[in-house]
Amino acid sequence: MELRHLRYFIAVAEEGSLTLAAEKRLHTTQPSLGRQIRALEDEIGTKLMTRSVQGVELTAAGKAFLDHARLVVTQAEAGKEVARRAAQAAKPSLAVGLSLRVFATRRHAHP
Amino acid sequence: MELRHLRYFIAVAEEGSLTLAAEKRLHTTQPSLGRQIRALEDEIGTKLMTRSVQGVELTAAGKAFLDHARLVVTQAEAGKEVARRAAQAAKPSLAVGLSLRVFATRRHAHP
DNA sequence: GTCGTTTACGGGGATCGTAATAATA
DNA sequence: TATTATTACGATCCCCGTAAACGAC
Repeated sequence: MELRHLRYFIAVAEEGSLTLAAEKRLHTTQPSLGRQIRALEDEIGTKLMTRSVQGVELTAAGKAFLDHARLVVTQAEAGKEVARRAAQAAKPSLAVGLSLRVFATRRHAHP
Repeated sequence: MELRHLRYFIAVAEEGSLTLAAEKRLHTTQPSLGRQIRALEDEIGTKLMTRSVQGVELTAAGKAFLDHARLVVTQAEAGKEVARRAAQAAKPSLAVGLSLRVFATRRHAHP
């Protein structure tokens, strides 16, 4: 299981359709997305959604998993942001001074 | 960024060495692990650890990121477990009956 | 010279996209 | 018949493992 699987699953759950999620949200194709969802279900060991002509609908397991999936993806992004802030906090004065110099020169160099 | 990167990063942080983490924990090789860590650092945009002959040591950003990484991996596993339980809960009578039988017999079998 | 990380390179596996198939309303 | 998901099939891309190189003690 990778974060990609969770992102895909969230998109499908919110769109209610593999086709829509693939084309509108994920910029990929139905078969690819269907395979990823199937792989996720295989690893977990249970169906997360029921397929039909109208699209897909989450099972009880799928609904339970969706909450965790959202949390995981959100916290992964938060972790990146925290690391970036921590890195900036380590060298505060230099970074600020440099930014000011760059902005000042670009105004002249870009007519 | 994928869960694999986080699992690798956690292992390296806890072992304090790419070599040890690769061989003992992840059953892979140094170069592969080094590439993954580098890719993670590139995406975040900052160094997470300093390399030296003694091994590796986390930077401030790395320490901050480690907490989130552990949380993310843990909750991803928790999500799987929750989904499995939800799937079992959908067919309750059989599972409950089985659990009671098991507990009842263990009291006699374990003096 | 030894230990640990990085770079180079070739091979293998997983994923992707297109096209065809199945199923249902 | 129209819409949706699945299966089949090549091709491509990413990742891995081996081998060589670099750096620091």
